[in-house]
Amino acid sequence: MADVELALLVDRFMRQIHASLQAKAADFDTENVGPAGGMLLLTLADMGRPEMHELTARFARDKSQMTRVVRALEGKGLVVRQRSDRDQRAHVLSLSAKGHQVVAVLQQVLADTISDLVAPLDSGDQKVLKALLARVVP
Amino acid sequence: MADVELALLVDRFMRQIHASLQAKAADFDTENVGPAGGMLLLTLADMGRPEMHELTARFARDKSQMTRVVRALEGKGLVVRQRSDRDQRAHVLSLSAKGHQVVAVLQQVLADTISDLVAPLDSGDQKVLKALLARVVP
DNA sequence: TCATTTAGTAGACAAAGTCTACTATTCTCG
DNA sequence: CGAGAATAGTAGACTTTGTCTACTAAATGA
Repeated sequence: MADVELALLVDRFMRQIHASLQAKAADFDTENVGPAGGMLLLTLADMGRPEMHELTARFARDKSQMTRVVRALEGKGLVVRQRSDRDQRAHVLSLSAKGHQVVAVLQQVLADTISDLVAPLDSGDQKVLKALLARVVP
Repeated sequence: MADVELALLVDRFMRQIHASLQAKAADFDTENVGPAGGMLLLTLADMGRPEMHELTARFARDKSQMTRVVRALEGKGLVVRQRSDRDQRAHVLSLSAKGHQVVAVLQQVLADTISDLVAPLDSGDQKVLKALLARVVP
Protein backbone atom coordinates (compact mmCIF):
# COMPACT_ATOMS: atom_id res chain seq x y z
CA MET A 1 0.00 0.00 0.00
CA ALA A 2 2.83 2.36 -0.77
CA ASP A 3 0.52 4.70 -2.67
CA VAL A 4 -1.81 5.14 0.26
CA GLU A 5 0.96 6.83 2.17
CA LEU A 6 1.41 9.24 -0.70
CA ALA A 7 -2.19 10.36 -0.28
CA LEU A 8 -1.70 10.81 3.45
CA LEU A 9 1.40 12.90 2.83
CA VAL A 10 -0.31 15.14 0.32
CA ASP A 11 -3.23 15.58 2.65
CA ARG A 12 -0.99 16.57 5.52
CA PHE A 13 0.99 18.94 3.36
CA MET A 14 -2.13 20.77 2.22
CA ARG A 15 -3.46 20.76 5.74
CA GLN A 16 -0.37 22.38 7.13
CA ILE A 17 -0.42 25.09 4.52
CA HIS A 18 -4.00 25.71 5.40
CA ALA A 19 -3.46 25.79 9.14
CA SER A 20 -0.51 28.10 8.81
CA LEU A 21 -2.45 30.55 6.65
CA GLN A 22 -5.43 30.32 8.93
CA ALA A 23 -3.34 31.50 11.83
CA LYS A 24 -2.28 34.63 9.97
CA ALA A 25 -5.58 35.21 8.18
CA ALA A 26 -6.70 38.13 10.32
CA ASP A 27 -3.56 39.99 9.30
CA PHE A 28 -3.84 39.71 5.57
CA ASP A 29 -7.34 38.67 4.52
CA THR A 30 -8.71 42.17 4.65
CA GLU A 31 -11.33 41.42 2.01
CA ASN A 32 -12.51 38.28 3.74
CA VAL A 33 -12.12 36.07 0.72
CA GLY A 34 -11.45 33.03 2.89
CA PRO A 35 -9.41 29.98 1.96
CA ALA A 36 -11.61 28.96 -0.94
CA GLY A 37 -11.79 32.43 -2.38
CA GLY A 38 -8.07 32.85 -1.94
CA MET A 39 -7.17 29.71 -3.81
CA LEU A 40 -9.57 30.69 -6.53
CA LEU A 41 -8.00 34.12 -6.91
CA LEU A 42 -4.52 32.64 -7.06
CA THR A 43 -5.60 30.12 -9.66
CA LEU A 44 -7.26 32.85 -11.65
CA ALA A 45 -4.07 34.87 -11.57
CA ASP A 46 -2.30 31.78 -12.83
CA MET A 47 -4.72 31.02 -15.64
CA GLY A 48 -5.24 34.48 -17.05
CA ARG A 49 -8.72 34.75 -18.52
CA PRO A 50 -10.31 31.34 -18.25
CA GLU A 51 -13.95 30.58 -18.76
CA MET A 52 -15.91 29.45 -15.77
CA HIS A 53 -15.97 25.79 -16.78
CA GLU A 54 -12.20 25.74 -17.28
CA LEU A 55 -11.68 27.05 -13.79
CA THR A 56 -14.19 24.54 -12.43
CA ALA A 57 -12.39 21.69 -14.17
CA ARG A 58 -9.03 22.69 -12.78
CA PHE A 59 -10.41 23.04 -9.30
CA ALA A 60 -12.29 19.74 -9.53
CA ARG A 61 -15.01 21.37 -7.52
CA ASP A 62 -18.74 21.38 -7.97
CA LYS A 63 -19.79 23.87 -10.62
CA SER A 64 -22.65 25.10 -8.53
CA GLN A 65 -20.34 25.88 -5.65
CA MET A 66 -17.99 27.56 -8.10
CA THR A 67 -20.77 29.89 -9.19
CA ARG A 68 -21.27 31.01 -5.63
CA VAL A 69 -17.62 31.60 -4.84
CA VAL A 70 -17.07 33.56 -8.04
CA ARG A 71 -20.18 35.60 -7.41
CA ALA A 72 -18.99 36.44 -3.93
CA LEU A 73 -15.65 37.62 -5.28
CA GLU A 74 -17.41 39.60 -7.97
CA GLY A 75 -19.50 41.20 -5.26
CA LYS A 76 -16.32 42.33 -3.52
CA GLY A 77 -15.09 43.83 -6.77
CA LEU A 78 -12.16 41.45 -7.13
CA VAL A 79 -13.28 39.45 -10.14
CA VAL A 80 -14.88 40.51 -13.41
CA ARG A 81 -17.31 38.25 -15.26
CA GLN A 82 -18.06 38.91 -18.91
CA ARG A 83 -20.05 36.90 -21.39
CA SER A 84 -17.83 35.10 -23.83
CA ASP A 85 -18.42 36.21 -27.39
CA ARG A 86 -17.48 32.80 -28.69
CA ASP A 87 -20.17 31.12 -26.61
CA GLN A 88 -23.13 33.01 -25.23
CA ARG A 89 -23.50 30.56 -22.35
CA ALA A 90 -19.98 30.93 -21.09
CA HIS A 91 -18.41 33.58 -18.91
CA VAL A 92 -14.85 34.78 -19.11
CA LEU A 93 -13.33 35.50 -15.72
CA SER A 94 -10.57 37.92 -14.91
CA LEU A 95 -9.11 39.83 -12.01
CA SER A 96 -10.01 43.45 -11.48
CA ALA A 97 -7.31 45.95 -10.52
CA LYS A 98 -8.32 45.50 -6.91
CA GLY A 99 -8.23 41.75 -7.46
CA HIS A 100 -4.65 42.00 -8.60
CA GLN A 101 -3.73 43.90 -5.46
CA VAL A 102 -5.31 41.27 -3.27
CA VAL A 103 -3.58 38.51 -5.21
CA ALA A 104 -0.22 40.19 -4.72
CA VAL A 105 -0.72 40.07 -0.97
CA LEU A 106 -1.91 36.47 -1.06
CA GLN A 107 1.08 35.45 -3.13
CA GLN A 108 3.45 37.08 -0.71
CA VAL A 109 1.93 35.43 2.37
CA LEU A 110 1.58 32.05 0.72
CA ALA A 111 5.12 32.12 -0.60
CA ASP A 112 6.41 32.81 2.91
CA THR A 113 4.36 29.97 4.34
CA ILE A 114 5.41 27.48 1.73
CA SER A 115 9.02 28.43 1.95
CA ASP A 116 8.94 27.68 5.68
CA LEU A 117 7.31 24.33 5.16
CA VAL A 118 9.60 23.36 2.36
CA ALA A 119 12.71 24.49 4.15
CA PRO A 120 13.93 20.92 4.82
CA LEU A 121 14.54 20.58 1.08
CA ASP A 122 17.37 22.33 -0.69
CA SER A 123 16.52 24.44 -3.68
CA GLY A 124 17.23 21.65 -6.14
CA ASP A 125 14.94 19.21 -4.38
CA GLN A 126 12.22 21.84 -4.25
CA LYS A 127 12.43 22.15 -8.02
CA VAL A 128 12.23 18.39 -8.41
CA LEU A 129 9.20 18.18 -6.15
CA LYS A 130 7.40 20.86 -8.10
CA ALA A 131 8.27 19.31 -11.43
CA LEU A 132 6.99 15.92 -10.35
CA LEU A 133 3.74 17.34 -9.05
CA ALA A 134 3.31 19.31 -12.25
CA ARG A 135 3.51 16.08 -14.20
CA VAL A 136 0.93 14.41 -11.97
CA VAL A 137 -1.52 17.31 -12.08
CA PRO A 138 -1.30 18.77 -15.54
CA MET B 1 6.42 33.33 -6.79
CA ALA B 2 7.59 29.85 -7.64
CA ASP B 3 6.40 28.50 -4.30
CA VAL B 4 2.88 29.67 -4.81
CA GLU B 5 2.55 27.32 -7.73
CA LEU B 6 3.65 24.48 -5.49
CA ALA B 7 0.69 25.16 -3.22
CA LEU B 8 -1.67 25.22 -6.17
CA LEU B 9 -0.30 21.91 -7.40
CA VAL B 10 -0.68 20.24 -4.02
CA ASP B 11 -4.19 21.56 -3.71
CA ARG B 12 -5.17 20.25 -7.10
CA PHE B 13 -3.60 16.89 -6.40
CA MET B 14 -5.55 16.46 -3.18
CA ARG B 15 -8.67 17.70 -4.86
CA GLN B 16 -8.43 15.16 -7.62
CA ILE B 17 -7.94 12.33 -5.19
CA HIS B 18 -10.96 13.56 -3.35
CA ALA B 19 -13.14 13.90 -6.42
CA SER B 20 -12.16 10.52 -7.71
CA LEU B 21 -13.00 8.82 -4.42
CA GLN B 22 -16.20 10.77 -4.16
CA ALA B 23 -17.36 9.34 -7.45
CA LYS B 24 -16.90 5.78 -6.21
CA ALA B 25 -17.98 6.41 -2.63
CA ALA B 26 -21.35 4.74 -2.92
CA ASP B 27 -19.61 1.52 -3.93
CA PHE B 28 -17.19 1.21 -1.07
CA ASP B 29 -18.14 3.49 1.81
CA THR B 30 -20.62 1.06 3.28
CA GLU B 31 -20.15 2.40 6.79
CA ASN B 32 -20.60 6.01 5.74
CA VAL B 33 -17.39 7.22 7.26
CA GLY B 34 -17.08 9.98 4.69
CA PRO B 35 -13.84 11.56 3.47
CA ALA B 36 -12.82 12.92 6.84
CA GLY B 37 -13.53 9.68 8.66
CA GLY B 38 -11.76 7.73 5.96
CA MET B 39 -8.58 9.74 6.16
CA LEU B 40 -8.66 9.46 9.90
CA LEU B 41 -9.00 5.68 9.78
CA LEU B 42 -6.13 5.40 7.32
CA THR B 43 -3.95 7.61 9.47
CA LEU B 44 -4.86 5.60 12.51
CA ALA B 45 -3.86 2.41 10.73
CA ASP B 46 -0.60 4.11 9.90
CA MET B 47 0.14 5.35 13.40
CA GLY B 48 -0.79 2.29 15.42
CA ARG B 49 -2.07 3.32 18.84
CA PRO B 50 -1.68 7.08 19.07
CA GLU B 51 -3.22 9.24 21.70
CA MET B 52 -5.87 11.65 20.58
CA HIS B 53 -3.63 14.71 20.69
CA GLU B 54 -0.98 12.99 18.58
CA LEU B 55 -3.56 12.27 15.93
CA THR B 56 -4.84 15.82 16.15
CA ALA B 57 -1.34 17.20 15.72
CA ARG B 58 -0.66 15.08 12.67
CA PHE B 59 -3.94 16.06 11.10
CA ALA B 60 -3.47 19.72 11.90
CA ARG B 61 -7.16 19.86 12.53
CA ASP B 62 -9.14 21.43 15.33
CA LYS B 63 -9.15 19.24 18.41
CA SER B 64 -12.82 19.80 18.98
CA GLN B 65 -13.64 18.62 15.50
CA MET B 66 -11.36 15.66 16.04
CA THR B 67 -13.37 14.63 19.08
CA ARG B 68 -16.50 14.53 17.03
CA VAL B 69 -15.07 12.55 14.14
CA VAL B 70 -13.49 10.00 16.47
CA ARG B 71 -16.71 9.71 18.42
CA ALA B 72 -18.67 9.06 15.27
CA LEU B 73 -16.27 6.31 14.27
CA GLU B 74 -16.44 4.86 17.74
CA GLY B 75 -20.21 4.88 17.44
CA LYS B 76 -19.93 2.81 14.27
CA GLY B 77 -17.73 0.35 16.11
CA LEU B 78 -14.63 1.06 14.02
CA VAL B 79 -12.45 2.76 16.58
CA VAL B 80 -11.73 1.94 20.21
CA ARG B 81 -10.99 4.66 22.74
CA GLN B 82 -9.34 3.79 26.03
CA ARG B 83 -8.00 5.95 28.78
CA SER B 84 -4.26 6.10 28.76
CA ASP B 85 -2.79 4.74 31.97
CA ARG B 86 0.16 7.08 31.66
CA ASP B 87 -2.09 10.14 31.58
CA GLN B 88 -5.62 10.06 32.90
CA ARG B 89 -6.65 12.89 30.60
CA ALA B 90 -5.50 11.21 27.42
CA HIS B 91 -7.18 8.58 25.28
CA VAL B 92 -5.41 5.91 23.31
CA LEU B 93 -7.05 5.21 19.97
CA SER B 94 -6.97 2.00 18.00
CA LEU B 95 -8.85 0.23 15.25
CA SER B 96 -11.37 -2.45 16.12
CA ALA B 97 -11.47 -5.67 14.10
CA LYS B 98 -14.26 -4.17 12.05
CA GLY B 99 -12.18 -1.02 11.71
CA HIS B 100 -9.36 -3.03 10.22
CA GLN B 101 -11.70 -4.53 7.67
CA VAL B 102 -12.95 -1.12 6.64
CA VAL B 103 -9.40 0.17 6.41
CA ALA B 104 -8.42 -2.71 4.15
CA VAL B 105 -11.14 -1.70 1.72
CA LEU B 106 -10.21 1.97 1.91
CA GLN B 107 -6.57 1.19 1.27
CA GLN B 108 -7.44 -0.85 -1.78
CA VAL B 109 -9.67 1.82 -3.28
CA LEU B 110 -7.30 4.65 -2.49
CA ALA B 111 -4.30 2.77 -3.85
CA ASP B 112 -6.16 2.25 -7.13
CA THR B 113 -7.09 5.90 -7.33
CA ILE B 114 -3.61 7.14 -6.58
CA SER B 115 -1.99 4.75 -8.96
CA ASP B 116 -4.18 6.11 -11.75
CA LEU B 117 -3.33 9.69 -10.89
CA VAL B 118 0.33 9.01 -10.54
CA ALA B 119 0.54 6.97 -13.72
CA PRO B 120 2.43 9.68 -15.64
CA LEU B 121 5.41 9.01 -13.37
CA ASP B 122 7.49 5.90 -13.63
CA SER B 123 8.01 3.90 -10.50
CA GLY B 124 11.32 5.57 -9.68
CA ASP B 125 9.85 9.03 -9.90
CA GLN B 126 6.96 7.97 -7.71
CA LYS B 127 9.41 6.92 -5.06
CA VAL B 128 11.23 10.23 -5.32
CA LEU B 129 8.01 12.17 -5.02
CA LYS B 130 7.00 10.27 -1.93
CA ALA B 131 10.41 10.63 -0.35
CA LEU B 132 10.45 14.38 -0.92
CA LEU B 133 6.98 14.82 0.56
CA ALA B 134 7.95 12.69 3.53
CA ARG B 135 10.80 15.08 4.22
CA VAL B 136 8.52 18.09 4.00
CA VAL B 137 5.80 16.63 6.22
CA PRO B 138 7.57 14.61 8.85
C1' DT C 1 -34.58 20.58 -37.26
C1' DC C 2 -34.91 18.31 -33.20
C1' DA C 3 -32.65 15.58 -29.76
C1' DT C 4 -28.55 15.86 -27.03
C1' DT C 5 -24.69 18.21 -24.69
C1' DT C 6 -22.82 21.85 -22.34
C1' DA C 7 -22.42 26.37 -19.32
C1' DG C 8 -24.10 28.26 -15.67
C1' DT C 9 -27.47 29.08 -11.83
C1' DA C 10 -30.56 28.10 -7.72
C1' DG C 11 -32.17 25.66 -3.64
C1' DA C 12 -32.01 22.49 -0.05
C1' DC C 13 -29.23 20.03 2.53
C1' DA C 14 -24.99 17.66 4.63
C1' DA C 15 -20.35 17.67 6.01
C1' DA C 16 -16.24 20.02 7.82
C1' DG C 17 -13.98 23.53 10.06
C1' DT C 18 -13.59 27.48 13.60
C1' DC C 19 -13.90 29.80 17.93
C1' DT C 20 -14.86 30.15 22.68
C1' DA C 21 -15.44 28.29 26.91
C1' DC C 22 -15.26 24.75 30.15
C1' DT C 23 -13.61 20.36 33.20
C1' DA C 24 -10.22 17.34 34.72
C1' DT C 25 -5.69 16.10 34.95
C1' DT C 26 -0.71 16.90 34.93
C1' DC C 27 3.34 19.75 35.11
C1' DT C 28 6.64 23.07 37.12
C1' DC C 29 8.99 25.55 40.02
C1' DG C 30 9.36 28.64 43.99
C1' DC D 1 4.71 20.53 49.07
C1' DG D 2 1.27 23.38 46.72
C1' DA D 3 -0.53 27.15 43.77
C1' DG D 4 -0.52 28.66 39.10
C1' DA D 5 0.13 27.44 34.36
C1' DA D 6 -0.20 24.16 30.76
C1' DT D 7 -2.37 20.16 28.49
C1' DA D 8 -6.13 16.61 26.91
C1' DG D 9 -10.40 16.37 25.72
C1' DT D 10 -15.36 17.83 25.30
C1' DA D 11 -19.49 20.80 24.13
C1' DG D 12 -22.04 24.47 21.79
C1' DA D 13 -22.87 27.83 18.50
C1' DC D 14 -21.70 29.26 14.26
C1' DT D 15 -19.51 29.78 9.44
C1' DT D 16 -17.69 27.95 5.49
C1' DT D 17 -17.57 24.41 1.96
C1' DG D 18 -19.27 20.76 -0.49
C1' DT D 19 -23.05 17.77 -2.68
C1' DC D 20 -27.10 16.62 -5.17
C1' DT D 21 -30.97 17.59 -7.94
C1' DA D 22 -33.26 20.25 -11.01
C1' DC D 23 -33.61 23.87 -14.04
C1' DT D 24 -32.75 27.56 -18.24
C1' DA D 25 -30.45 28.92 -22.22
C1' DA D 26 -27.28 28.39 -25.72
C1' DA D 27 -24.58 25.33 -28.79
C1' DT D 28 -23.84 20.97 -31.28
C1' DG D 29 -24.64 17.46 -34.49
C1' DA D 30 -26.57 14.03 -37.34
